[in-house]
Amino acid sequence: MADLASRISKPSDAPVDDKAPAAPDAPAAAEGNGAEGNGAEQPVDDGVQRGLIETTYDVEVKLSDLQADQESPLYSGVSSFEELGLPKSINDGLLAMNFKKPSKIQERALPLMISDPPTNMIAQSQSGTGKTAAFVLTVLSRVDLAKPTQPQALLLAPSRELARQIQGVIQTIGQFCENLVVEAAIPGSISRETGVRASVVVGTPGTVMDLIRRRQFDVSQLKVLVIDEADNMLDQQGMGDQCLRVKGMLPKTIQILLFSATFPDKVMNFARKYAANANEIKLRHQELTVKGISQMYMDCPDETKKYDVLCKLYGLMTIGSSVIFVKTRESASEIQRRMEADGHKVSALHGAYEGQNRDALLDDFRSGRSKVLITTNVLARGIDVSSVSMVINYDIPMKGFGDREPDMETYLHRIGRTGRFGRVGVSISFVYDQKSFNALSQIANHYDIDLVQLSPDDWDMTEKKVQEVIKSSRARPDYAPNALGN
DNA sequence: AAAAAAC
Repeated sequence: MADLASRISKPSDAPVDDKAPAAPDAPAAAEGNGAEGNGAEQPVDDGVQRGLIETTYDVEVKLSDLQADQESPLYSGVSSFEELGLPKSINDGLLAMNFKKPSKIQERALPLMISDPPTNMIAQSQSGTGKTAAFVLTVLSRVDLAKPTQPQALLLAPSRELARQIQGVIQTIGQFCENLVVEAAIPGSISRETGVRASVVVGTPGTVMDLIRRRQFDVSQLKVLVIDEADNMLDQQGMGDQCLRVKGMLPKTIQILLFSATFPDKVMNFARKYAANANEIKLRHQELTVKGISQMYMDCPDETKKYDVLCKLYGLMTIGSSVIFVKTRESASEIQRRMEADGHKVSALHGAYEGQNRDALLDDFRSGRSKVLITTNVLARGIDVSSVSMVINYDIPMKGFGDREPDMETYLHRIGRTGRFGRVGVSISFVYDQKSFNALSQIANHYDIDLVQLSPDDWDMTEKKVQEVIKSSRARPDYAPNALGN
């Protein structure tokens, strides 16, 4: 088979703003809780494009007409949490978690989000760069703790697991906020007798809709709506409808915050209608890949060999923790069964399992009791487990309708389960035929990635290449905590 | 032809 690496490494045809100064090639140091970017943001005197207040090498900030005051300190961002003037209880929470300095997305987005009048936000930032803490701080700043059981903030996520994780982050950062009550609106979590009795509600769309319809969720006092993984939530048939319907039932003046690492143009148009007059923070798509993730691919001779290769990789997968992504629930369970029969300890998580079972499986993975997790796209987005040092795309992610098109966004979200907050990690994508090969080539071209080739016949080289990365990760004690404090 | 998300 031809060499994918040479096929995909093409000169960049990216129209980079040539007025922008080149980014200093600083190493991605973990600093505070924000290792995002490389400190390369340098303002450019543009002013030509309407509404484009600032262009930098890798990020565009576009202010809403509602806050389009260039003199405003909102526009340039803050360099410390103190400047935000948040209540002491919230600052104490940040302190306890060892969050010293805001990450790039937090610096820029927070002042815009917490100021009055409340203004909508569409924010894009790479995976593992502090988006969750950014919207959680906004939510906490808006909640009146004197009304602990009156719902005031609603957060929506595309999976049960992500909703629970966000709930955990809110409770961690808000640990010193007296009377803060946070509930998860996911199947099986809200009492049928009492309904929602919390100031902050984080849930999945179906359950939230259901609760509102049953009048078990009083939305009349909601001040802020956050949609995480917003491109996915708004794009999908089903969830997009539900998000629209939910919005229709909320107070018209509610502040809407949309967050994701990816915002394809097609969805961006819809997002701008959903969150009207929003401030926008957007990255160029070439800037979306995280520098700390070494992206590799394994050139397998055929489909059945993929399993053998996976088993051979087991030793490398358990140096840290690993996530293996497959296409279907069935193959996730099937590969788990075979690997266990072959003497490997692995677990599998997907949507066919009961909610409580899913909770326990992810808790085990977070705590390190299980180190290798086989899963579907249910965990492709948002899940933050800092020990994950390897992600395997056993199946290359494809868009629906006949697998004709690679799923660029899902690829980026999947590999983003490692390399969090400036840590390093490895991703290995399996290709085995012309179709998977072409799909990965297209992904690599789209993001201008140089993929490192691994051969199933040269294990010494594979081990060397993978360990090189993972060992450098272990040699760095300066890692920032993630938003869950680990 | 998949996954996810409601009862």
